Amino acid sequence: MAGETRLTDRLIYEILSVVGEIPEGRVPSYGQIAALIGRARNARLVGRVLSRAELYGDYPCHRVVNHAGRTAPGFIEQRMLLEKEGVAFRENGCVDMKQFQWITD
DNA sequence: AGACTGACGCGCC
DNA sequence: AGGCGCGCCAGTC
Repeated sequence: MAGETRLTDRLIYEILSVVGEIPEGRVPSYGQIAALIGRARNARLVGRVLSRAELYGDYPCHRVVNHAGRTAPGFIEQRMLLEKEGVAFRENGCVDMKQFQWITD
């Protein structure tokens, strides 16, 4: 790709690279991924990219939740996929971030 | 150009 | 603990 003039092309590459590194049974938040690519304030952009991630290839985007552990709206199989990896959900329908957050630091 | 939108986050209450 | 408001920022109208 010679002339990616759009900032988002690079964002997409960096975000998906990080997503591809998420270990099984771990759940980073959008904000953590944003921080890992040096854009701590762009959590919303991470969500935007992931909402269309299936267009770019096969990535474990089901492992990404928000800071509260809530799964993505409109992504029904996300919970099932996570539970299949051993991620447990709380009564309120959120992932127990204390226990499964990828980067606890 | 200006306003609205959204798979978000954090401080407050 | 859960809900509300405001700040972010690229994309869309």
